Amino acid sequence: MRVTQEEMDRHHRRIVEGAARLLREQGLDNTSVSEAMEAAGLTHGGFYRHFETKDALNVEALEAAFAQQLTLMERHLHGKDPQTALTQYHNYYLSDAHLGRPGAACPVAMLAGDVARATPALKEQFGRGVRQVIDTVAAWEAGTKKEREQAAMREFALLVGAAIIARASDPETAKAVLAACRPMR
Amino acid sequence: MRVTQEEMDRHHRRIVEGAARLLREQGLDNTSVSEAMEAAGLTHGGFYRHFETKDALNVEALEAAFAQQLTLMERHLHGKDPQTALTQYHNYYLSDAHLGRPGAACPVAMLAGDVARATPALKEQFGRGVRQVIDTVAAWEAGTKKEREQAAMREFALLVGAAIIARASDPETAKAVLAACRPMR
DNA sequence: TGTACATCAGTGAACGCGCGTTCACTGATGTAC
DNA sequence: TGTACATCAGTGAACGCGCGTTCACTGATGTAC
Repeated sequence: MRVTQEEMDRHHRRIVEGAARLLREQGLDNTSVSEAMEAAGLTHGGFYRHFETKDALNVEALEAAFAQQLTLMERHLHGKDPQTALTQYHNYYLSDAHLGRPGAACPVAMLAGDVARATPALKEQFGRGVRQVIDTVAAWEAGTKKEREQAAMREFALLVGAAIIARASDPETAKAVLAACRPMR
Repeated sequence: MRVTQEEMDRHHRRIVEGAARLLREQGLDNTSVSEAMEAAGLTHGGFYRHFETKDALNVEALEAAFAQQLTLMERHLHGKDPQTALTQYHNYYLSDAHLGRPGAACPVAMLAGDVARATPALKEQFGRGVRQVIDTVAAWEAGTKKEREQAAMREFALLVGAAIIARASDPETAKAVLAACRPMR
């Protein structure tokens, strides 16, 4: 039966937040509309009162995942000198505390492979998220604006590459790659 | 009707080589048994005379993709001084000539995201492939064996991260990330 | 070397299953008076 | 503020579809004599 506008908004947010977790845990193709609705305590039939297509949910969920990640990053980096902040973030990114909880982890490491074969709309949302992450990291780098941005992209690409290779490999190889990519000294 | 052992072996190789291309182009979940058989000029029904499960094909196809990539790498690096060889490989990896032809590209960049959620058997094959690639790159790095290996892992992780982020982003963001990750000077 | 027969690679129909999406229905919400 | 009614969020059955896998069948291959 019909619910209040307020409750509908709450449902919408719960679907999106649940999907933001499920997508990172299971990937785009292995997360069904039914699962996303169940995670919000609803049934699949009502899905299309909230989203035009499954892809529209994917876009909103990806946006939510990036927002979550940016909040987390700012909490991690807050109030530290640049060198320490970057080193700690680098170590955190490659840690089991981060990579062992895919549902709350960086959407770039968890979903880049899936998004590469997804719709333009989703790629645009992904690009927006990446640029926000880069900007946040760049704020802690040294040099001109362009130098900081490029340094951030290089550092972030290293982290993402190491994380994705590790997640796709057997445990032994994963461990070696993560160790090699941690900051020196 | 039954075919000669020789022809069956030829069919097997054609299925695996076709799958090695299709998997990189379309991903693990978006490539069906029927498609793989069609690409080899056969029909889906005979699949289980060649492979116990779809996953068994994935493992063989991934192995083939890595073998292909290693051959390509050695051709690229052959007969150059270490510094030039690495710089050229680095540039090639992030070029459109490489990333614009997914079916023949590096399986790490094309499939890592998918393999992260696949079976242990596939992850082991992936890990084996990664170690082979790392060993090949390491041969051109400087320092002790361990230093060379770690440098290779860091460089390769950067390449893979940049390639995957670019492929998942809108064209503008992709271009910026690839440019930032190319070797300096 | 020739013959009889068992083997089995490949075919195409069929299986159960889960997917994204649609739909008739329910009944509380929101609105017009 | 109270009443009558239109709206529409949510439900659960149903849709067509493609998937991985199975199976009865065909007929050339490989083997035993």
